[in-house]
Amino acid sequence: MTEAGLVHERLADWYAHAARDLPWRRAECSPWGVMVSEVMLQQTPVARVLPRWLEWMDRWPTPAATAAAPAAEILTVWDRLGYPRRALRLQAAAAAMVERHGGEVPTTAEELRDLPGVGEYTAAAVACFAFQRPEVVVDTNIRRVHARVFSGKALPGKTYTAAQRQLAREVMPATFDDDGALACTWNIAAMELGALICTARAPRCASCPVADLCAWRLAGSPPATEEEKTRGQAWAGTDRQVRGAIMAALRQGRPVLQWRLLDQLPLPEATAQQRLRCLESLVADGLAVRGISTDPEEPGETVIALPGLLDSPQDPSHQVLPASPGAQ
DNA sequence: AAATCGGGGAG
DNA sequence: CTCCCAGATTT
Repeated sequence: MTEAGLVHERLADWYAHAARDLPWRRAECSPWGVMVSEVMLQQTPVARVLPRWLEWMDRWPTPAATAAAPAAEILTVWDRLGYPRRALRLQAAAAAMVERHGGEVPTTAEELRDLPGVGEYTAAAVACFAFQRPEVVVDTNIRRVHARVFSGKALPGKTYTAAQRQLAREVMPATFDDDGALACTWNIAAMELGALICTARAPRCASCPVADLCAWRLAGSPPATEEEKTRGQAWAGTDRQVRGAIMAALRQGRPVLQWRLLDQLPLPEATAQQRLRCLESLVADGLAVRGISTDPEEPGETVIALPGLLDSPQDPSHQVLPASPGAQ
């Protein structure tokens, strides 16, 4: 296997001049800013996160501010980043920080891991990038870089295996407990290499600082096996597409009559059964709320809205429907 | 280990 | 058109 020491030096030098200037990487960025960026970046490219992160941090620059925001606004600012449950979990994580951590982002991976929406990757990333702790950070980019540089494979495969986790530990630079700088540089540099050079589709090996050390190149750049390829998730016709269309309609901001909402989805192929099933799942997830219209024009009609929009002083025309699972 | 959960830009 | 992106949670 390729020795890690020289790779550390090469990547650190490369990162020093090639790194993108992202706002959540700046020294003045708060731990909360790092936390917000990591959650937004889960399965979502940097280019699409940037504008949403800037608006979020402008409106809710602290966990306390985020925890106090109406859920409807949280989901509206999240916009079309995808997987909107992430937005609610980020708010729930903010609330947990207010309750259990004095309104501060916890500093250890163990504490971070206990927050809603924070898994192995995000806990390690926040601990490392916000608090300079020498955690082993492994995302999809780093898995791919490790697979190529150290294991000589084209792609790492779909699942994060125990062997890959062990490899990630082994190739970490030696660090002292009181100084995670080396580890942080290694993590962020490997991630950046995967994002800019060692890409999944068409790697730019001509510009790679470790091309001459890469086990995959030295093996002749063999193509990915069928096992290694990640088959893309289907999209057209899925519940995810229908749920997305419902959320897009609700993001317009006003409560909508349920029959009209489901009837006017721009998805001709979706059956009435699927539309209703998806709406139920969104309500179950807390992403939508059902209520009863008190509007004289259509009294008693079922209405749907983003959470927190019903029964407000600004809009007395609708009431929240008391929990009744069978309601339609 | 496998399914589910968004959305859009790049190839 | 297909692929893939700083994953987490549930089954």
